[in-house]
Amino acid sequence: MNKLRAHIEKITPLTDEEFEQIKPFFSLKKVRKNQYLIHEGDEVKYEYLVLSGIYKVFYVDQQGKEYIVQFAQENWWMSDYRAFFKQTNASMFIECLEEGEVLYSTLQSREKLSTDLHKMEHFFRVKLTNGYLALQDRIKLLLSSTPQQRYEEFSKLYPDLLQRIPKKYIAEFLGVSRETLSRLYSNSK
Amino acid sequence: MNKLRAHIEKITPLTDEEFEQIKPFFSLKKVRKNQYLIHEGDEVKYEYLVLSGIYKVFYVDQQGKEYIVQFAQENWWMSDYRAFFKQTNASMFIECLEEGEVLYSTLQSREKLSTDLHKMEHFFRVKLTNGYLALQDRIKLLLSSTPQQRYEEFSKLYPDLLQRIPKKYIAEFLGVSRETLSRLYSNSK
DNA sequence: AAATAAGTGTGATCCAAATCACACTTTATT
DNA sequence: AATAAAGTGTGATTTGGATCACACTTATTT
Repeated sequence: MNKLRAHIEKITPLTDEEFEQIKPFFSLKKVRKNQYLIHEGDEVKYEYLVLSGIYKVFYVDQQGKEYIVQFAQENWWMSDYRAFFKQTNASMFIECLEEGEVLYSTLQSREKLSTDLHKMEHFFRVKLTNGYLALQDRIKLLLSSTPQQRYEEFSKLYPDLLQRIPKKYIAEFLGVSRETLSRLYSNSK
Repeated sequence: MNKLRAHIEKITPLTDEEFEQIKPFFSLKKVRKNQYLIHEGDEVKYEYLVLSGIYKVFYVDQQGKEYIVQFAQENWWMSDYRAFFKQTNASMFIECLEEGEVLYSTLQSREKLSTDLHKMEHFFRVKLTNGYLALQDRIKLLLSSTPQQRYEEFSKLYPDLLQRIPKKYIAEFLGVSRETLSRLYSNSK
């Protein structure tokens, strides 16, 4: 739970009492490779804060093609957020790519923490602000960039992921075919 | 300012005293058609809450092509949010398509209101949550849908905009060429 | 260590949408 | 009301990237 405290305190300092109040709202879970945290169609009870490991948040279209909405690593939050916030069934999957640990928490917890502790409402607001900006940047990239530019941007943002996960997943994240992505780095250097 | 109060109270009720405290952080501005609220390169002092009119938030790539990040109508917030939050220069434009009025407010105001009034921090958190979900839906659409599906989705979400703004802007929002979009509705019905 | 599965590179082909071009229409401007 | 500007539909052409196909490589599994 020390990681949780450090994580929150990157945004707002906490007293010991405050942290004692926050702690019980989170539980720890070990996750093995290939394990699903969320499965399409299921109820989405939790959001997750990644302590370690790598995870992909993705969905599958009618033709069975996969699209990756988000990769998550240490200190990232993840869920099928539409389903989580709107309390509907999942339209996405979360699968573990490298085993690790996560903290999980319910929507009721998030709301209770936000109500009881102004600091936590602040924390979530700041997190959402940053999330919003990241998504907007991604939209701009999807609207106006070539596969080449998308790949370069990805390499800049997540140099470590480039090494650690299969390239085909990167293609699914960038909205480019596996083959096109492969030709990018074989041609260009 | 009544509109502001009603807008906030959709999310959290306010006492008269609270609203008196909030009011001074917002100013009114009338905006004429074709007027710019934000211009690329400029400092971004304000975010805007639309009271009336229609606005487009867009950017221009190296080749001079335009891409629309957001349309804004009554009760929508808009800014070049990366520049606004990170206090950097604008990489986008906001232009008025139909004249109207907006309220504007600074980053300092947003932060002060959030600090002083837990309710306002809550308000902004809820707004950001919804914004986040909307952007994520848009990413999914850009990743996996055909021009046809994008157009249908747009028609469902903004049936009124379809009538009121030039179709070429819709194309710029959907990430599809003007011509392709035009062929969609001339062929399909 | 052998067998199976998952991931990757690369050529050949195809196709949806971009681009180019231009006439027509609607909307601003003077 | 006349002129200019902006927006739109539609054909012809081009093209970037998807798809298909398959060999090779690297991981898992037993």
